[in-house]
Amino acid sequence: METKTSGAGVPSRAGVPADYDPSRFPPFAVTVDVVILTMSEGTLHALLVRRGEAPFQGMWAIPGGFKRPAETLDEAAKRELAEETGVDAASLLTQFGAYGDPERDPRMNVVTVAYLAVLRDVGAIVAGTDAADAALVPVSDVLTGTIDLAFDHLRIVRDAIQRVRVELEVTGIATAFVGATFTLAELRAVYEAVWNVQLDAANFRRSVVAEDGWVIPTGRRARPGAAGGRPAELYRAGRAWNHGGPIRRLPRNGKREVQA
Amino acid sequence: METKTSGAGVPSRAGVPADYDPSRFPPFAVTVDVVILTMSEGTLHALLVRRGEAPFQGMWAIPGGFKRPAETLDEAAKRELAEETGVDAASLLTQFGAYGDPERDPRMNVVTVAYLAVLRDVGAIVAGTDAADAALVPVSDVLTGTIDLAFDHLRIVRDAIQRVRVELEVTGIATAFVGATFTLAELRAVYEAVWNVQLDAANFRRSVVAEDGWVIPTGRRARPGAAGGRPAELYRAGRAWNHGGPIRRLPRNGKREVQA
DNA sequence: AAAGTTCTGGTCGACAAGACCCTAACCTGC
DNA sequence: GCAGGTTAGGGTCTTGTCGACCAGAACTTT
Repeated sequence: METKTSGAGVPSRAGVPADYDPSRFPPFAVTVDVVILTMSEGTLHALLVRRGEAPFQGMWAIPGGFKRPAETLDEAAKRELAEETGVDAASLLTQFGAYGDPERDPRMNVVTVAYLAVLRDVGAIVAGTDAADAALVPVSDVLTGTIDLAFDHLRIVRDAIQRVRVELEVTGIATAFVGATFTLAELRAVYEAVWNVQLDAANFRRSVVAEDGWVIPTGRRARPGAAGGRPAELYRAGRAWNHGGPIRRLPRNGKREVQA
Repeated sequence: METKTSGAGVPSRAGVPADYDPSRFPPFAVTVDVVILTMSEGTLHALLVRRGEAPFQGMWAIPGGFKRPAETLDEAAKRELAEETGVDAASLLTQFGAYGDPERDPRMNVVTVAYLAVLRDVGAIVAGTDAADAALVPVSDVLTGTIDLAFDHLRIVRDAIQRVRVELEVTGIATAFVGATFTLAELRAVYEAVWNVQLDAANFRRSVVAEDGWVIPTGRRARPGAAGGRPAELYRAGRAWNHGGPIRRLPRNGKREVQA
């Protein structure tokens, strides 16, 4: 709520402090940070930028910037993503947290809203920009502390990983990691890398193709890798990738639902 | 991130706008709103307050207020909850979203961070305060539009409901709805009301008591209701209520996990 | 041609979840 | 005190899902 119920300066209830006067609100800076995740070399990577100014000069950080007064938070995140990568992919942007500890920025009071973006390999994009101040780093290096980040960005990245693991289960975000067409092995690698699990290839195939609207065979086949092997079928994402995955809370038939 | 990599006023990359100067950031008001949910008369209710001032004077709204510069967002939410209900229950406070559309408050640019709080029946607390400006209303009345809310609070409540449904599955938030001791029928009613489903009493019992650390029998029995019936055992919440419920993503044995 | 690698389909068993039954323990009303 | 109603608690059976494992297909390199 924006103002409490009583007049300004008057305690609204017994024992509680007086309201703030809405015309004299405490000002904050509001920023939007975007954790950009992608698969690279079979593991999960994040796009980080190197800070050119104090504080935390020279350290790695999540890309982000100030929210502008005329835009929504989602628009600000979309703009920041486009500025960093050139990718216009609003559908893959998910807000997952707000951070406002008083001492998180030593200069001033900053509240930041964090977004998660999942892209297919952005290696070429990153290489195209100034390679000195943007790089893909394995998230494991961030989580273990091998690379340490500016501000409270470690906490934000941790929360982002947590979120993408949940998203992977309840939405079809997995296809965002792979290209327009993909093999089931590629898709399975996404689940295995994000969840850090080992999945049986045959069972995975069955689960995915059984759920209809998820993957659509293209009829074409992928070229086998250097090691040879039978060529895999190429699939593309279906239309049901945002309606919940093969692993769901409710039973398949939905018989437990009573109304709406 | 708080500042981009390049110097102020200098485009950081080809084709992207110049950075904002961090010393001339656009100021925002930051508020914290708390959606307080509770079970009342077998259905899900929310605590709303009636606005005493313009804009939206006289309409229902979520309780909330300005974040203070020296407190964290979590502390601000905890303070707002205490001011409204007198309850000190930080463990049940969950942040679930930030809202910053430019036109969401007609007076000024306000970014609000929304929290979800789950309490056992607060009817007595609400009655103790000025009943004219705070009330428990069924969430169904809010969602159907029977009661309409100030600002974008309808959207916030909708998101809160969405969130509590997920929380109910992955955490032990269900016990927050009931008292310190409870019958399994009471607990089951929480799931049924929040998820809007019908659960078999026998199967529910088995699932809950099989998972250890969830409910602990007290040995005592509840008094049957007015209609009679066999008296139910009283349970209290175990210690595992925040480690994931009987319904989980990973199989019980956790055999699929490979490392950590 | 042989061996290796990967994909794809099949089968089997373990286990969880739901449907449905019956009994136990209390109430109210007569 | 007894009959009938109501709710709790326990048992069983069926069904479906998921993982483990095996075998064949299709391609590679040597």
